Amino acid sequence: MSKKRLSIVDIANNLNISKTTVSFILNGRAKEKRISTEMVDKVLKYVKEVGYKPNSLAKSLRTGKSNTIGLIVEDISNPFFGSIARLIEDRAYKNGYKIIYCSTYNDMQKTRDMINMFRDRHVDGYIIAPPQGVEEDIASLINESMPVVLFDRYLPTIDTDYVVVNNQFSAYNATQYLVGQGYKNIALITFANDQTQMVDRIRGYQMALKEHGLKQLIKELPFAEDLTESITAFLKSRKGIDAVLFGTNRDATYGIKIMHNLGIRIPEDIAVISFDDSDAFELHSPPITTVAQPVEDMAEHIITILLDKLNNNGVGTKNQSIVLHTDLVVRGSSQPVKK
Amino acid sequence: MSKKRLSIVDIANNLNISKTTVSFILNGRAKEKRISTEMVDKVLKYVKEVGYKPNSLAKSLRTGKSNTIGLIVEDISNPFFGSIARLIEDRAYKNGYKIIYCSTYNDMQKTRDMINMFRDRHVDGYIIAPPQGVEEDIASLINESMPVVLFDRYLPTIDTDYVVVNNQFSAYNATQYLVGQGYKNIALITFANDQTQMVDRIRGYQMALKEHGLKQLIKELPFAEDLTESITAFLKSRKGIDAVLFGTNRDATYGIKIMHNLGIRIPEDIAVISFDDSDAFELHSPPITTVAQPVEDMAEHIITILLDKLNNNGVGTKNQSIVLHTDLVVRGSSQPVKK
DNA sequence: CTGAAAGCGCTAACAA
DNA sequence: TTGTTAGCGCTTTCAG
Repeated sequence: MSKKRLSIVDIANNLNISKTTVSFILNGRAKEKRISTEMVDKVLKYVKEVGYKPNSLAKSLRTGKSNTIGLIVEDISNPFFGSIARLIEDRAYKNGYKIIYCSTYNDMQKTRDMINMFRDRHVDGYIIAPPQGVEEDIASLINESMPVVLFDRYLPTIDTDYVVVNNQFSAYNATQYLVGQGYKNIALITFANDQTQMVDRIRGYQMALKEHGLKQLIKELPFAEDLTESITAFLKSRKGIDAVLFGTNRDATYGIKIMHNLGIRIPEDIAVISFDDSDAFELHSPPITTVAQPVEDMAEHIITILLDKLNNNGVGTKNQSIVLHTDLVVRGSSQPVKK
Repeated sequence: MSKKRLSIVDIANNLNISKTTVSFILNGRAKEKRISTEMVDKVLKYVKEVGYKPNSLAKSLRTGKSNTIGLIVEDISNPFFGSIARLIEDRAYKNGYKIIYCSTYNDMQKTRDMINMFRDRHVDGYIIAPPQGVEEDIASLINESMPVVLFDRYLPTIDTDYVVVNNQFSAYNATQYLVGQGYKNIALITFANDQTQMVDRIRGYQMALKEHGLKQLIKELPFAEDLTESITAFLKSRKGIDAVLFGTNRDATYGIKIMHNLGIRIPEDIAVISFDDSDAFELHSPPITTVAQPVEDMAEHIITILLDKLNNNGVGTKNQSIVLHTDLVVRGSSQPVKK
């Protein structure tokens, strides 16, 4: 049972032909090389029979292609990234690509290490939700004409493909909506970093408030494992708040838990809107209004662009910036203020 | 900038030494081979300077090791699997292993394809939450003395390591708890398959009811993308139910949504307990009582066992079956019946 | 202490 | 139409 794996040489020997012939047949170049149909059939039959599998490592070494895509997300256990990963994986496999993945937790050093590891492993292309500080590494990837697609956020100083959503408008729109519902003291609670999606969300929030002459109230969360303390402190100290927009699902999940603990009622005491939709928000009582990102579309665009580059060898294809639109999913957590 | 990558030969040539020496030094076998310290320093310095990275493909081809672990879960976008994946990934990377992963959606054929792909890619070990019907493939992996660790469920006919929880007792205990709270008409709604974890959960539920002479009411959900219809039909048709135990977080998520739609109040009309804890359940009003699996411990055990086998080359290590215990996290969804 | 050389399994130019 | 052969970059035995 535990036979040694056969190589192309073994099968050539057993059939008394050359390994070149086998190689050509296996790679579907029989026609091109005008190999006789009988030969082809014989080889194919034998290969099936003995269950021969080519050694993809050797193939990769020779061809320089690994048929692997490196997927770098922020946190695979976050449903937003999990869903995207799942969809990308599916499409990739259907096109003969495997996925190697990792989570960065927005850690620049870890991300750089991972990029290097992936480079080491000769991945054919990269899909990255980049933290700040990896511009150089990504630039050098691109320099080596590696296909790189960024998503969720992009790097302003790097010219490459990316797929994001219209974060600024989305935040603007969500805030406008809260104002329209009668809220006057709208806070933004969000993880603070310089990533484009965050900057844009903050800007959108600010624009909406400015438009109505309302006061801004931004709580920038620290880079921390646990956000309980900082959010609790904020919510306790600011008694006037009547609505909160959360910058990410993670922030909101913490925030809502804390509101429960503090006995803050949603939306009677504080209305809530979060970025990123999820079951948790839909199930909540009252259900949470969210800015839903079009996860399927994002994944679809990301993988399509990447496969395109992979197939065209990156030649002649212009970089694309895809900006998708979100949906404001209105639910009970943002009901009109009752007088 | 876009220099060709240097190989070990290049660096040997540039230093006027043999590539063997370089290889030995790079692999930390300088001492063993009694290579002069100056030589070592010189090489190391040069390597650092030019940023040489060994070609891991070539290395793998030669050594037969790929330093890659294949991770096969049911659905990476499910928080339960996502969390485990995240933890495993972390430990794996710290030990020099990369992860290749895929989701099976319990599809036997897809799983078999994936196992073959992984085998192709020469992964060094497998971590699998196996669906039914892949026994043969896994057996043949083990036959080739590949380290394989199963988790979440195991295959009764296969002798290999696995990490699971005490599903039967957990379901028994949760059901007992509901009985103790005064519920008399307790249904079990669960995805129906023959996987061990499901069989055990059903059995536990049955034992508890039998013990109290209560009637069993099991709704086996079909293998379907959307569970709305079947759960809705069940909940509508069985007016007597006063409590439900859900077999998985997915089932419960659907179930709770549907209860909302049907105007069923939790726990006044129907009490709820679900397997697998998550933010969604904690945030829900009332928060959902859950059977929480020790995700960290599971991941820890899984990766520890695998790394162990990997290091010992699988020799001399007995297979281990680790059965971890769950926590019944009591929350508002299972409050005592009010008379 | 260091080097020459074989070979992992495959592809593809070149020959026949 | 098929076969010969030279590597891809690395490890490792065996000889110096």
